[in-house]
Amino acid sequence: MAKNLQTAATTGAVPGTAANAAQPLPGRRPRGRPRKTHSELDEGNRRRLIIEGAARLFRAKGFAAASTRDIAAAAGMHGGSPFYHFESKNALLYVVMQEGMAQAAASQQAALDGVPANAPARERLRTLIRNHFQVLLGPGSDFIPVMLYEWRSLNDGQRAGISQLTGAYEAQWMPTLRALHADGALKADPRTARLFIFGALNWSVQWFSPRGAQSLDGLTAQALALFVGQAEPCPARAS
Amino acid sequence: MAKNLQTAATTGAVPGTAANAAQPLPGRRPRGRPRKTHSELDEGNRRRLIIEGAARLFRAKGFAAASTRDIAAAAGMHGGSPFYHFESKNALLYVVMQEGMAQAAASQQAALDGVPANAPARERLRTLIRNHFQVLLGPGSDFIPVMLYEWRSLNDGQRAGISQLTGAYEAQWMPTLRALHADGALKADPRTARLFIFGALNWSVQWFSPRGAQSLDGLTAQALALFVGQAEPCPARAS
DNA sequence: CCTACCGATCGGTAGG
DNA sequence: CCTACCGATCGGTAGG
Repeated sequence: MAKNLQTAATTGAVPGTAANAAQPLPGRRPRGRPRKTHSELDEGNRRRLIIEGAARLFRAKGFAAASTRDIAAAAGMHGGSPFYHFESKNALLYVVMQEGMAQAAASQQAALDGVPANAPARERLRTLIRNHFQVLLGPGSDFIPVMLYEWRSLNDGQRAGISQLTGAYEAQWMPTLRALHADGALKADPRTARLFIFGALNWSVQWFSPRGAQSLDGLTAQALALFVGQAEPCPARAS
Repeated sequence: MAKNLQTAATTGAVPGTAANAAQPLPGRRPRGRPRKTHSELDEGNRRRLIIEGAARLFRAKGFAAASTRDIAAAAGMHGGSPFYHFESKNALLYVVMQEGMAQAAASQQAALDGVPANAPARERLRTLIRNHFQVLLGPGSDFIPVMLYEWRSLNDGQRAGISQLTGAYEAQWMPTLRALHADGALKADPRTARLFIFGALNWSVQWFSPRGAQSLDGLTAQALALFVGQAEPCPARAS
């Protein structure tokens, strides 16, 4: 009975079928490209509300402890209604992670595109770290924490799907880390360094408070200093 | 009905009451300090099995998704029997975390005691990191991962109790980090550095494989290089 | 520590 | 998307 399935291709679902049936006005003849009906917009909003409520509750209580009834209530719906939009609680978790990663990757790409091609590797790393903090700690960012801490609740196929997204996201860091290693600014092997750096940044969701003293820029500067030290690793003595 | 309560003080329980009642032999008069009866030893072993099974299952499935029946089965018991040893599933989680932290703190203290007082701060940091990896990734180490990833399942009082243990554990790192910062080897502010470093190390439970290429010593060397670089941060030029 | 059980809650579905 | 419901499972308990 679920309308919006996780992967329409695997189910043969015809998109829009249910929505077309909800076109009620008899005296109006649609001309040109059909506009979205009121009910279609509503349904899109409802789906959004479910996803956002799920992200928030999955993060706050964990996947297993957050009930689909909680999520329904957060979206202003009654008990079983989320299953009209998602075939299972697990599929909803997958969508939350997928959307989180898609947004993180898009944000990262946009940030990197803003860095001049001839900028030093350190500047690229600063950009990557700053964007990572933004995605992790910025407003309305429950999606990535859910992805980080509910991995075990995915099944094998879902893990493979998310792995592709995280793999691409992580790969964007490697040229920069290798360049910094070649410079001598990054002292650890780049592959291991990436794992440690991601851990250091990801852990911040456990302790960072937006009302605390630290800004995301300040945090970025501290992380940069910790991992690659000063801009000049060993400045020439001014003697 | 629970025999071993989380905090006897808050319940007025008289320790040992149930155990004394289990002294069955009428023809024997106890002399001097009473020896542990067979059933007491058994009960201790059973309790151990519950705790270890709980740690493993809490880690593998998460606190909410691991059922007390799973845990009972892992300890070779039937359905409701864990509640003879623990007053609630939550109290069991607390004991797991408590034991994990107590062992981590003891291990850390022993490791630090083995470092000469005049050893360089870098050596103390190496010792702390190496021990942290051991506690986190060594054999039979499910307790600390549970503590790291099930914090939200504790109630306020339990959090306060565990916080005291983690606070003491973390405090042991600060003199060393401050010394390295004063030396110029650690470039970030020590308080923030500690948070980043713990994150980097703690995250390793997500990706480390004991059958992988990395040894705990190798991991320690990489982490040390990443955070405080070479032993000599800026070696004098050999010109 | 087992047996048998309780009330509550859960994910999910049928039928409208 | 709601209503009413199902079977399963859960934490926990009584009574022995």
